[in-house]
Amino acid sequence: MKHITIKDVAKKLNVSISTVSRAFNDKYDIKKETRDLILQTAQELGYRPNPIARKLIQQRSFNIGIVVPEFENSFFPQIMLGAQEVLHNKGYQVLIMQSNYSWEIERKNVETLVDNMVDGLIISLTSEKQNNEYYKELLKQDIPIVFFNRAVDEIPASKVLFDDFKWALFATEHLIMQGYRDIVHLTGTHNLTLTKNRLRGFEQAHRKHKLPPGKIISCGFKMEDGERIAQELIDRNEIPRAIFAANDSCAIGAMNVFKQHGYKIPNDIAIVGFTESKLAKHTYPSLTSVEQPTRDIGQTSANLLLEQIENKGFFVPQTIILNGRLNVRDSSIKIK
Amino acid sequence: MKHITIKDVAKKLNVSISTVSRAFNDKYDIKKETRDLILQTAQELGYRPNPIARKLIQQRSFNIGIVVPEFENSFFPQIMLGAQEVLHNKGYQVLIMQSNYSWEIERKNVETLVDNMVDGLIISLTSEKQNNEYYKELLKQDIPIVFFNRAVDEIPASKVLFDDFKWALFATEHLIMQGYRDIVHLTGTHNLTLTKNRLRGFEQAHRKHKLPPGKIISCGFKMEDGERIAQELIDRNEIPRAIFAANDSCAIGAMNVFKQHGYKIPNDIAIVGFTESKLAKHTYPSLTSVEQPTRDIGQTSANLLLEQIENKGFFVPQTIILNGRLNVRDSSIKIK
DNA sequence: ATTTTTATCGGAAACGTTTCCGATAGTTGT
DNA sequence: ACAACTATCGGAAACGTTTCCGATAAAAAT
Repeated sequence: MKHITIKDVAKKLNVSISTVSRAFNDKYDIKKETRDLILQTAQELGYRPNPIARKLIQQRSFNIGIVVPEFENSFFPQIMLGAQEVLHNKGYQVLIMQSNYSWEIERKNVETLVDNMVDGLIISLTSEKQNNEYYKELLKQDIPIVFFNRAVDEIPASKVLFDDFKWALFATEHLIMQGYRDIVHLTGTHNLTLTKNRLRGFEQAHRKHKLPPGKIISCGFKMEDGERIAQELIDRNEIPRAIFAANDSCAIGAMNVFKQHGYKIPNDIAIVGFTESKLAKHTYPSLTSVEQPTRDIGQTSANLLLEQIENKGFFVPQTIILNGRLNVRDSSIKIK
Repeated sequence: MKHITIKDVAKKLNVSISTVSRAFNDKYDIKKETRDLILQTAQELGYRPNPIARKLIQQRSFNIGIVVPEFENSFFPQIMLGAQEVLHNKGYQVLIMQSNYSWEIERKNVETLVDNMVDGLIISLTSEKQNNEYYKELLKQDIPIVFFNRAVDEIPASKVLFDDFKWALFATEHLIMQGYRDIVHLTGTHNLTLTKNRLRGFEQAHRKHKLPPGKIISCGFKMEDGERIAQELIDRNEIPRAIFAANDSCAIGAMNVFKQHGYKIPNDIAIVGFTESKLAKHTYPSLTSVEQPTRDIGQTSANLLLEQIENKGFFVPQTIILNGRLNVRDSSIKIK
């Protein structure tokens, strides 16, 4: 069973292919009756315009590409849901690829997406260096891109970000106001802007409350990282009174190890996480965490991208910073 | 800055476009030196063959489409990781779309993927009815598809499935052997084969151990479903001794409500879930659950699809059923 | 009644490739 | 030395559309 092409329906009705094409696209230049006739017989024959051919000549696809590092943690999935919502409404389809935290794969992802002539890209960077030149090149070629979550100043594109500094400050302040001192910060992956900002927030909170600087331990974003650090702290008998972790996975990893060793949360050690994960509500005790407006991030990114697509050429990059929320739970309740 | 096409590099070297094309594709019919020269100058010019045009004529894309209902629960993401692994190795790129549990969106997803000329599709059905005719049509057009997780007999395609019956039986048996009686089954979404199979397993376990049939409550797959049912049971004061839920979300929802009302897990109520979610390890108490071999499902699906692509035309659909594991945790430990 | 406009359509080029067919020149065999 | 082959390349059709340009006939204007 071969593909049914525009020629088949043209032949069937003894009209030219231009006319059939017009039936599908033009608003004028075609009689209403012939249009209806064509549309109807096309339907009967099961004809669908081949978008590959269409792309080739129109140079646009009504497809949007999204590239994220992973989607195991419901953070990115929720963002994608938000983006998909507004994109679908505008008639765009969403193609998703995951880079697996590898910048090489990310590069390949973006390349295939571009090769498939997506009209725009929404990207969360895996590396803050490796592909920068490539992205600059893409932007020069006038391909609309908006970055979210992770971005670099160096790349002149639209971004939607989270105020990591502010919310890290709030989170730390929360611990301080609950009466905790001797707070340790477990940082995220090294060299990431977002890591640095959370760290800055942590430090600022101490300064603001005239406390001596808190201890900083380089950790990482994975659960194993948190487990490892907790174990080290126990081994060295350097148990802090409270922990502010750069994300939830790391916080939960640490919490588990501490619990296994008989420490009570929060009575012995209070813990606050970051980037509300699905787990936070269900751990024991439940984990206090900063929640990012995931759906909003997705929607805002999508809207920014659409704007950019429509005003191609003379669009000035914007950076939008969104607000979050601190979900206070059992892991950091007040000291008695 | 315009796209650089094959013509540009042909002109630059005073060769024909056929020769350039051959440089990129043929193994013979071209002198080694010219090939190297062409490849090199192509590189310098920044030329990349336009896959859209290539698709148009070759009718293949080296892209594979995956359609899943969602990816918030790490079940599908892990499967996709597995699939991506083997597909990347074979030079395929993976395009992902989410149907959001809507068969209309699923339909649109598949259509755009097909329109984009993916070489094959990996799909987890959202509805067991609505799109059946459409899928049959696609198969008639010789488009390779493999279904996983959810599938229907009616569609003659390859499938990789889980033995829901067997593992529901094991899970129930586990509760029985731990000494629990008066076990209630919270079923999944109505009418799904997978729901029926888990139910059958639950019943079979009772028969096998010569117990009176267990109580069955129609529930659903979401956390709210579990919460609702638990609340109802409490209101009616019909507290069971143990629960086998059709999935983890539902199990956790119920567990939370019971806990809030002062019931102890497992001392008052034991609980077993299904389809190991990331949460299971971290709830309090940790949740016993049947783990599906997610990565394996992805890999197997991909391999099946590749086989099918290579033997297009004379390929007989296979159904592969994979094995799981029962992760015993605190929520179902032995009665004292 | 003749000219001008309008509505509707067909022809053909274009998008960027691949691939079949044939041309040319050099190489081998007899 | 002549036929037959081989290696290497160019020309052109094809993939399935869109779109520009022009053609035709009917409608409107003069």
